[in-house]
Amino acid sequence: MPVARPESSGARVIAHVDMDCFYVQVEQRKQPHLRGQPTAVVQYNSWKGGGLIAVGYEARKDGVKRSMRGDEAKKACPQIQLVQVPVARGKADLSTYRNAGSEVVSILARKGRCERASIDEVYLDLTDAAEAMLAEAPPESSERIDEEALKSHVLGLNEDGSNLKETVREWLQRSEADHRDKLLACGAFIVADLRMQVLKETEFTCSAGIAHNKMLAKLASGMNKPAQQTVVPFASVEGLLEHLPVKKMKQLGGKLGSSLQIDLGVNTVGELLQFSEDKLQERYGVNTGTWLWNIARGISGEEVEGRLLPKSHGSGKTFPGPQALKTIASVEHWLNELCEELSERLQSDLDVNKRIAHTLTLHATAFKSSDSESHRNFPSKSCPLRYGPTKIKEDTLNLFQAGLREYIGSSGICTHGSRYRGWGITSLSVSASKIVAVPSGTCSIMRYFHGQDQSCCSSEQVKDRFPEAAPSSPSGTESYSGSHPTEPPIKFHEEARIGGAMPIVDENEINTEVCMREDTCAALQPVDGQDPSCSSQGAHHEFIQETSALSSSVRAVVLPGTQCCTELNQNELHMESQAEETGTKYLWRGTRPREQKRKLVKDKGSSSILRLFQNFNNSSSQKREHATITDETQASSSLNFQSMGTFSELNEAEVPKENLLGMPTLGQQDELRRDAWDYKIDEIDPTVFNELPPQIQQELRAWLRPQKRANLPKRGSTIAHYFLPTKNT
DNA sequence: ACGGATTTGACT
DNA sequence: TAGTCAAAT
Repeated sequence: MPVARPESSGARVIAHVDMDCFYVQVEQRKQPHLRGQPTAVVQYNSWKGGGLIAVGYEARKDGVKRSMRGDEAKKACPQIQLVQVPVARGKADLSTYRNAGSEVVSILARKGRCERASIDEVYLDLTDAAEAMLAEAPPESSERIDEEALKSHVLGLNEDGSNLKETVREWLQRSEADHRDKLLACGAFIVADLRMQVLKETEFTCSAGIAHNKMLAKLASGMNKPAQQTVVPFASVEGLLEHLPVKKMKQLGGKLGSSLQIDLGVNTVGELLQFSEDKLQERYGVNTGTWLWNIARGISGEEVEGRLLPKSHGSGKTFPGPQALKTIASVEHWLNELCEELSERLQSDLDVNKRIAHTLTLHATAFKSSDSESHRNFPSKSCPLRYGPTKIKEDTLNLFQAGLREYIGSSGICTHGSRYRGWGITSLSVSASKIVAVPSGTCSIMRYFHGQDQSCCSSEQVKDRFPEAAPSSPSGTESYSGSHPTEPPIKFHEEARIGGAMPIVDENEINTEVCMREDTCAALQPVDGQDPSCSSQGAHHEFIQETSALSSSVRAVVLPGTQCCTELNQNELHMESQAEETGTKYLWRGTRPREQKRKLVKDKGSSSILRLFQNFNNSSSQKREHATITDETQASSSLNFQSMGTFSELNEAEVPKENLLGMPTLGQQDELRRDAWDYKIDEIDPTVFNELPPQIQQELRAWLRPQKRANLPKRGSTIAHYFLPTKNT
């Protein structure tokens, strides 16, 4: 259900950029001989020619549509070139398109806040850039306006096919032009420029809409395709919406839109105007009601989120009709395939973006032939996510079996001997969510331990030290006591294994600050016993509880004087640069970086960080301690694209191509590594503490001391200093 | 017996 | 919170 957002005060400049038949373009770039030819992208060629998922414009002329079968498309357009989606592990592999999408995003993010809305769409908030442009080079004054920029369609101005350039020029140069219009015009220039850069650097064309809010921008981007852009001046909003079918509006393409038509007899957005807010709320609830009332008037306060990376990763496949899976073995097989893909992508995300996912979820759809009663769905199940393909597979299978039992319930059906007993699985998907940036410090601590001097750690290193590392709760959002008493502290057990090569610690290099965070924890395998999740058949509930309970550990962070991985989010970076460049304080609109706070609490004994700090040389001892740490940092997470630039360069220079493509080489590495790391975190000897630089020792003592540090350390604390990087550090 | 495969966001 | 549902591409 859509939800109403308050409209922000000033006029914004929002753009929606939409790639034209994106998958087709990606394939045409790969195979240039397809350019200009009627082309469509199809998956699963086997049945009826496969299903089309993207259709090029040449083919659309012949009436070829998405969701046609390959055979139908051939009928409609005999010369059509059907390109198959890459297949990996027996399923469609969309990674080439994802990567291509990232290329585009990294370009579009150059001006203003950028939100990746889907694999081939972004929203941009260009308010600041447009205002800046207006301040120094008003559109009507600039003599040599980029020719391309003049080709915008402007609703209410040149819809009738009159020549674009001249009408736009006139529009811009009208002295009485509304300030808002001029802002939009600037936005249109910027977008035209960005689109040109995209074309130049990626060979992809895109279309765009420029308006005062997301909803209108989105609407506009689809009005003139391909490779064109459309501006929605404030004055033409009413006319635009008046005759627009409700179903065309985002969020109204489904049941809600149907309800408007059927229940209210409303077919155009204009017709919605006659209903009072109360009426709409009464019918659809307060939130949706207000939202409807607003969009009827072209009002939509949704912010453009500064987010360039996806919030979750998933891998799934359907098994329609006869292909339904009917044995545990076949389900396991496919789950394994899905998990491998997911694991690879998670690993890539860690390598490239330094992010860790915290939750693993399994979705399935199923049918049971018997027991017609209660057409219940197969329940989704989730658990803490543990990294590594093997772990993910194990956990996923357990989730599935838990779900299956629940699904089958007390009905006569059972899974006897994993044989078919009247159920079938028609779709499976595994996904990873609650993804947060890993603290930049983790790479420093690696460097500390290894005496290496590379500028950033790779996930290999992270994984080496925290082979089973997986957080039990999203970092950066934890709160504890003090001002936010709602969330319980996180407990840290220390089954996490670490180990490996001996650290070559160069004391001279330790001009670092040290601190601890919760955040990435380890879900672990009990050292002595077997992994609780291994018991394939049985005790699933116990397993899940067990996993949750154990899935924590501690992470130590050594912060170098010079940060290697910048961890500012986009907003902050923009604020900084804006302030520098223009000297203005508050050009920024929308979400402000929140004040960061942190908390640390200790349970008993000294923290495992101490032990972590040394180990490496010997193994032994069976100590165990528990520390509890929480922190609440918003901004310290999210490594965004500003720094992506850095990464790209770095990648191209020194990282194997696979990484650039977001596909790290896995495989045997993984298994080898597994054997290599045999030490346990419990075996770390605290004496190393004394070898730490005094400053670090002091900080550590302070931080490890239980008590309520009810208030964040403000100043004088090097740790606090670090964790408040946004301002004045 | 399906348009797949993904992703996001709201509600409970 | 976990799980469900709607919607979009």
